[in-house]
Amino acid sequence: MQTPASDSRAKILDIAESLFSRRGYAGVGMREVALGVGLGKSSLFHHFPTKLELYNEVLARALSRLGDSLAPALRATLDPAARLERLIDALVDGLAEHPTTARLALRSLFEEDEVGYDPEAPPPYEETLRQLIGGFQALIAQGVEAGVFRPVSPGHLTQTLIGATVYHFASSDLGEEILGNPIFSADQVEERKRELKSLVRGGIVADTPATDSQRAR
Amino acid sequence: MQTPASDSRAKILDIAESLFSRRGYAGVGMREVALGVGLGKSSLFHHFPTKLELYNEVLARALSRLGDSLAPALRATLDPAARLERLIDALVDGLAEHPTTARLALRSLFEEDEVGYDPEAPPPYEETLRQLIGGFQALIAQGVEAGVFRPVSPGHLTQTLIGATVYHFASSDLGEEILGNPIFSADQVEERKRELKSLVRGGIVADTPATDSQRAR
DNA sequence: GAACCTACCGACCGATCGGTCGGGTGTCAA
DNA sequence: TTGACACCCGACCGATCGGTCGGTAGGTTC
Repeated sequence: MQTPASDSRAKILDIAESLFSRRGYAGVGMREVALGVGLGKSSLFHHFPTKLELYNEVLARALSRLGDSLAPALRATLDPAARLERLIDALVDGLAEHPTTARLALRSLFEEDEVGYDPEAPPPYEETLRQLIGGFQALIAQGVEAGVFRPVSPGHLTQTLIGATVYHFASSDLGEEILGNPIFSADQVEERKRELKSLVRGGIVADTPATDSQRAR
Repeated sequence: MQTPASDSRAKILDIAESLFSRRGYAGVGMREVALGVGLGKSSLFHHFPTKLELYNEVLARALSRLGDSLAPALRATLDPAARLERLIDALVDGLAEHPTTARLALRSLFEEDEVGYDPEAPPPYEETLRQLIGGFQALIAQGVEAGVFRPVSPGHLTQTLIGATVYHFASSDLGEEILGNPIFSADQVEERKRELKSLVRGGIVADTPATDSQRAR
């Protein structure tokens, strides 16, 4: 309950996060996690009843962390165009903060059945995920309805933005090789924001008057 | 050597492809593959020496299949803008053809170390992958240099396009829920092409005179 | 009919999987 | 002093992992 107690627990979550993000649920063993933490394997089961619950908690923590960095942008009272740009900034920043986040998010988005979930018992982090996506989609739909966006499909554009951000920060050495620079370096992160926003600005926003909300946060 | 021989081999590849695409390398056992094929487990090792070689062959086949559908678009003698649109059409079609392709490609792009590859022995499909990506990047760089594209970063735009296509067709039920329609249905595939090309057309191409290469192929 | 080949199989191997169990140690409250 | 509890451990469990082995059935070739 006290500090040293939750110390081990947090460390387990940290190690497990880094391992799961790289090799997925099935690719990581509890022995490996324990070794990384510096505990005996059986001690892990003192903090987490099963491997699956450990995995769920890792994902839930990562996704809610990501959600926290998006919340201000989603709540901001700006016109849809400015809010979308700010959302992109926040998403890129959120994904760039921990190299594990994008990979975990990507896994949660396309792996649903790597882990054998009971069809009637959706994973506990799914609600968080659904809210994040819903926020994107609502914002886009709003912008389209207001006429400030071209009449795009909110669903498709949401998919595009997720793919363009989450995939980018999840891609491995090979993706890094494409850019020629380390993906997570500060200037490449900034460049990523610029590229995405310029793509959106030229392709989505209806009128050209530069909505100058460049610096968000 | 004769027809009935390669019959089993192809069936193994098919079953393994569908399983690996859903649950990844570590999440699939040879027993499960054998059961799906309708053979004994030990018979698999008659056709493929190890699990890893089976996996590599599955990936190589899927990626070269994808490469084949992109090749005409990459070789076409058109201006960069028209060629890029045609490439998007081909990529979307190629990914939509088999539901397994996008997931396998995505895994190959961000999982590199799910399988424990010898650092000095890159997986045999990597070359194929590198060529596909290189084709994209070269085309974009060419367009930028010719001034027909805005001065985007070829690396970043490549990442964006891969994310926007591969991720989209790899996303599971949850991604499907976003659109409200089945991702692989013919009209949703067409819509995907339209959305992506309109995004590119508005955001990448420098001048607005409609480069009307709508129908490629 | 002997020799050889491909395709397939069940039985088995050592290793590792997730998870359990009994017990040890330290801390804190009664 | 005596629980009670959190934390941790090594030893162990049945199940499953990738992979091997010896052998069988059928088809060709000489």
